[in-house]
Amino acid sequence: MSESSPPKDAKDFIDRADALLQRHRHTAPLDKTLIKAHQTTVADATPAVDIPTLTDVVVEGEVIPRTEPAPKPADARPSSGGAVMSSVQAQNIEHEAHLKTRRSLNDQIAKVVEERYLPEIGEALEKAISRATGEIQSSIADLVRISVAESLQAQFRQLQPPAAETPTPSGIIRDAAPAPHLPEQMDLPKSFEPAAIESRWYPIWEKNGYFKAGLDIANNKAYCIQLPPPNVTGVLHMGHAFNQTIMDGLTRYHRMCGYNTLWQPGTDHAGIATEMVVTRQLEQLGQSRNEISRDEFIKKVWEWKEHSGSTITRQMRRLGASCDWERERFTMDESLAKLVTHTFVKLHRDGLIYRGMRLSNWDPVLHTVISDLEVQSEEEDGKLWQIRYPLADGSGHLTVATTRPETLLGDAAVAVHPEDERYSGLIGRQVTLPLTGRTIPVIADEYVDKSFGTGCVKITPAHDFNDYQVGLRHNLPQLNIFTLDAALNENAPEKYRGLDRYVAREHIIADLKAQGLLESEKPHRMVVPRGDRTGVVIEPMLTSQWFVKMEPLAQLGLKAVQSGEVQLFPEQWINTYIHWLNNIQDWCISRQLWWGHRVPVWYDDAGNVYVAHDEAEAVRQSGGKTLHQDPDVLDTWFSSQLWCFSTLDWTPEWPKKSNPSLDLYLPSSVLVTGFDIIFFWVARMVMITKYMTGKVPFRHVYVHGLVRDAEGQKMSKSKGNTLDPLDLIDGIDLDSLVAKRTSGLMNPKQAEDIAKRTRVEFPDGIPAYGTDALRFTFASLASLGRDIKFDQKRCEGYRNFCNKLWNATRFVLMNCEGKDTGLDASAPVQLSTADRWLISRLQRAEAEAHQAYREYRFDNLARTIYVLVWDEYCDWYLELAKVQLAAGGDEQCRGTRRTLVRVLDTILRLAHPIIPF
RNA sequence: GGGCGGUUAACUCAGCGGUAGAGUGCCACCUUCACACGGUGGAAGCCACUGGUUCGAUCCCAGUACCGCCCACCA
Repeated sequence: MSESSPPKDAKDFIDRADALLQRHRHTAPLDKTLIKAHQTTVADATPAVDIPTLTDVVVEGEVIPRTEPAPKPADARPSSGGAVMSSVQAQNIEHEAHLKTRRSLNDQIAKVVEERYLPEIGEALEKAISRATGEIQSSIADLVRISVAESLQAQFRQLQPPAAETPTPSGIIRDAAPAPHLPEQMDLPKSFEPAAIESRWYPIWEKNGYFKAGLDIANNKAYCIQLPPPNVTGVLHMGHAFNQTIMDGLTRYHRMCGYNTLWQPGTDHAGIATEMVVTRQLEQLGQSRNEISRDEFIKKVWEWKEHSGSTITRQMRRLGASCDWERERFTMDESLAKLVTHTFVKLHRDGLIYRGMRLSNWDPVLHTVISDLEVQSEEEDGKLWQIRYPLADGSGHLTVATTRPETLLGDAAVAVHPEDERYSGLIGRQVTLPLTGRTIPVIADEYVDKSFGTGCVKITPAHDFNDYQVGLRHNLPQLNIFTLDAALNENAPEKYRGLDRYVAREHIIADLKAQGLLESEKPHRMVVPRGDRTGVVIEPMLTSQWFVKMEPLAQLGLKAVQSGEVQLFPEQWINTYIHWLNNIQDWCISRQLWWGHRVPVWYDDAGNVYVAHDEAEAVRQSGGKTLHQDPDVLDTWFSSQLWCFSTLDWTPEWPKKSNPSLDLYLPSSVLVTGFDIIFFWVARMVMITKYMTGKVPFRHVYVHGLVRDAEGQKMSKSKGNTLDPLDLIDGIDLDSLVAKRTSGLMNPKQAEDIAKRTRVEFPDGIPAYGTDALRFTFASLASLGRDIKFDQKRCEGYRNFCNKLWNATRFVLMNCEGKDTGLDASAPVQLSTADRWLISRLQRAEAEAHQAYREYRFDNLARTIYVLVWDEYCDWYLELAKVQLAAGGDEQCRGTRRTLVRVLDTILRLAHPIIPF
């Protein structure tokens, strides 16, 4: 028993536990992640031939309690038509069939159990079987715990021919009392202490290259996940932690199953966000961005990137993310940038990129246009003003309604509905535009709603998207009245020039009132467009921008999904996706920023345009003229849409020139992402990857929900309800948490409120739950198609679970370390019914686990593991094992120990993808 | 205005055409025996509402209500 001396510390404990487990592994070396053998956990854990199991004797299929949901053939989609049965009917039939099968299998099991084992074992263990079949929940555990001596003794006496592994009554009494196999005392930590373990393992994993991409071409099983690249200067938030738990689970699972596996990490340069951060930094240093040159600014950004760029990847390591860090990419890497240029040039040559003067969403703070997707429309309280426009001939007036009176300075017409009798006589006449003295026509257009307001609409083609369309139809002038700061420009009457749009509004209303032209002012609910980064009200402005013509690309995107080449989980997202693509607008890709990929376009002095891969090429095209490059950069998403192949070193020469990672990992297996970027990123990746490479970027898209706080609120800094995943792992005291939440707020007034609420919600701060507990929590909450309300209590429950598992391991270690665990083939081994029962449960759990991975049901996976470990292994089997070890003969003890160790080993492997440490 | 999702125990959520489940919380008891981050036992639900299909509906269908999200040009 010398080896059973108390471990000195956690490390010692782990070492010894691993050593024990290792002896039971045929192929795999010590470390849990290095399981490249083709045997999956199933193969490995399935007891070798000499251990029959309950399930073996029934039917092989039993281990899968629910038949597989019949992989849907691609052509079984709604579009195929002509199906004899609806899928619902089919499912019903299938389901009924499987209930029947299941019932009959259960019956069979019960029968076999009864016939084969019951008579041999006796009443004491009969109860175990009863429990196994779910009939009796409680009594046996009592028996084991309370009446080890007397009750069992009495029952065993009734045994007719004691089964071989059944101890003699005397044995039980003699041995049970002193519990001889248990060391008197163990000093090792009684509770699970995650920090030490985590800090020990991760560096070892990484150093030993366990996360490296598998590039074994001979192995045709390949599994690849592309990490949605986080903002390079970002910090890890709960959404990342959740998202990455899923991806890491999938990656580790497939790695263990013997796949060539790659989890491709990287970061995104995040044009607008990063530029804002650096600009703010400069301001704090008292510098204005305008004071330094573009080159200097970009240098600053790179410095900032070097400085803080690895924060998020460091944090990811704390989560246990098993990415191939050697392959880390950045969207501004040279090779990726080259591909961006190439893509632009190709799109341009194919006529899919054009430059156009259009009304675009202008952010007056950032001084750039943004795409439709970056505009958030919020309903807000505004006002509706009714303003009189006098007829030019003085014969009366028209009254128009508007929410933006300042734009009247840019009006080009007043529109009425063509069939509106009230105004039919006025169409074609002129009105005087107040405050300007200009006269504008009254026009008729279907766009006008007769029943809204007065039925008359002022038309401002240069500052309203609808009016812009009306203006085009009626060939109206487009008068831009704003500067890039959204102040009035020289097209406005002199007294308003230079005023901010809202200041101007006040003046204009006052002036109208003074002239008796303001008829009314009413409160009005209206939709206001705001930039999602700055929150500032977007001004539609006429600017010259680069656009991607989306319609042909959308067809590619539609086809990829409708054909089933790309599948969405859950499927409901297909509709959203299709609807969006069917109504897609051209994509404005140029941005008036400094940080990003420069538009690969050059101009000569005559304004001729040269689109080329580099300046030299452009100069050649121009015949040697002096050129200057377009100052704009490309939308960040233009480069990230290439992610699935740009990270694999794709080149335009492909497929002639290729490499193993491209061959294996394009398309990748699954994209794991929140629904919020389906349009920004997912759809665009499908389109562009198909366009550029002919392949889809990924086969599956697992769409998960957002992580919300305990009240279901979106987590945001300004609400002060954010949680840092690392604080859940390491714990944090209340004061630090409050400080963290209240620092750097946009609006310092909120600080007090946030502090107060934080103190109520976390009176004792946050305890250290550990990575495993956090990950297990995420997994258990990951049901499809729902947002997640993060509940700390739940995390606590899973921390307890980790503790339970830890202690079960202690128990096994205490009882098996240094003992004969049945490895020696020459020594006889006896397995009791309890052993066999446990093994059957284990196999069932394995099957359920595989099923869960196939369906992306991490919640089910977590539950399966939880039940197996806590209810079955700990509550039940360990209690029984105590009896068996105490009372059994050598052979039985060997069998028990072997089962203990083997099952523990498999449990750890099963659980490893979600709780890796 | 269109579309989608949700409504199950006090809370957070699974589930399923046939006895309603888990975690947390709550109540009682239990410190020798891996684990008090534990054990045993217990209370707790008109499965939102109304109809329909069915032998049977929490589940399928239709509608209603409330909540949430996405899309959309009503000035």
